[in-house]
Amino acid sequence: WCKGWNKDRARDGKYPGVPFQGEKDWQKYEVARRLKDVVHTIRAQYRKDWKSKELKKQQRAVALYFIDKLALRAGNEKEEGETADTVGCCSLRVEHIQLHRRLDGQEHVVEFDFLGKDSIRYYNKVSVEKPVFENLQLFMKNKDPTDDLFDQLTTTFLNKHLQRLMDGLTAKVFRTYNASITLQEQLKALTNPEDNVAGKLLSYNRANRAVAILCNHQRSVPKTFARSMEVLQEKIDAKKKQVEEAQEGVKKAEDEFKETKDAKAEANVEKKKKLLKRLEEQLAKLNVQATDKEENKQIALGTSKLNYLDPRITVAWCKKFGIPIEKIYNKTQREKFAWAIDMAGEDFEF
DNA sequence: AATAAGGACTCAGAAACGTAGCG
DNA sequence: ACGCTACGTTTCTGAGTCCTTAT
Repeated sequence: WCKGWNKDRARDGKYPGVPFQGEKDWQKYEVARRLKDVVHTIRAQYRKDWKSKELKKQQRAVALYFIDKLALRAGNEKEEGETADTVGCCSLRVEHIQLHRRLDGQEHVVEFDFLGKDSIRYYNKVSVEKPVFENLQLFMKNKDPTDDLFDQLTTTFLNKHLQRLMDGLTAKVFRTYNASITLQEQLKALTNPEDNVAGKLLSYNRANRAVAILCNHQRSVPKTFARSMEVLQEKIDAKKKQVEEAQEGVKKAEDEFKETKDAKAEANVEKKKKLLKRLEEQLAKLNVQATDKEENKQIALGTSKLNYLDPRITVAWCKKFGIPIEKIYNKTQREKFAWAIDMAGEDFEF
C-alpha cells in the first residue's frame, strides 16, 4: 500500500526527494533541449576537426557527423561470436560503406549497408561534405573489408569528448535531440490550420513518420496488409459510387424545383446537397486513411513516439490546433506522459 | 592510465491478447 | 443476435548504451 500511496499522492513533485512520475523521461528531454543551445558550436567544432592532424580526432569528428546527421547509434564493441554481427557508428567496418564520387546527380555519396540493433538493416545513400568524403577515403586506405572503419575510435573516447562539450551529453542524446527537433519542424511545416481534424492527424502522422525514417524504425509488412488495403480500396470505390449517385440526386432535385418552384422541392434540394456533402467528406476521410496506411507500410511509429519524441511538443500542438490528445496518445501513453500533458502549454517550444 | 566485467536503464520489434465493428 | 476478423493495445524478451567498479 505504501507503493500505492507513493504513486498516487506523493509523486506529483510536491514532495522534495520523491521523484514525480516520468521524471527520468523529463530529464532525458531536458538534456536534449540543452543540446539545442550548443549544437551549433559542436558542429563547428567537428567541422574543424575533419582537418585535424591527429587521425584519432579526424575519426571522432566524422563519426560524430554521422551520429548527428544520420542519427546512428553509438556502436559499442561487443563480444564476437556470442552475439549477432551487428554494428553502430563506431563499430562500422570498411565493408559497410561504399564511396561514390558522384551518383544520381549528387556528389560525394556514401552508401551505407549494415545490420544495426536487432539486426535491422540500415540502408541509405547520403551526400556528404567533401572533407568527410576525403577523410573516409583516407580511413579506408590499405584496409581489408572486415577492418574497422574508425580503427582509432571507441565509444568511450567519443563520449568522454562529448561530456566535455556539454554536461550530460552522450552519443544517444543526438538521437533524442534530432528526433524531437524534427518532429517540431515537420509539424510546423506540414500542419495546415484550414484542415479538418483528420487532415491534421495525417500531418501529425507524417511528421512522426519523418522521425521514424530518420531513426530507421522499421517493421515487417503486416501479413494482412495487402488484404486490408484491398478492403479499404473497395470501400473507397463504393463511396465514390455513392457520391456520384448523390450528385445526380442533387441535379434531379434541382430540375424538379425549377419546374414546380414549390417549397417542398426547394427543401428537397437542400437535403440532397447535405447528403452529397456528407458523402464527400466520408470519401475524403477514406482517401486520407488509404494514403496514411500505404505510407506507413514498413515504418514503425511506436518506438519514436514512446522513446524519442518530447511529448510536450505533441501536447502543445494538440492544444494549439484543438486536437483532442486522445487522438494521438492512448490511455497508457497518456499515463506515461501525464507530466507533459500537465506541463506544456500551446506555446511550448522544444 | 587503460581495459574488462557487470549491471541499471533504455530501446526494439513482434507475439499474444482483447475487443469493437462487421456481415 | 452471434461468430469472425481486423485492429489497437499489452506483454514479452532480447539487444544496445553508458556508467561504476575492479584489476
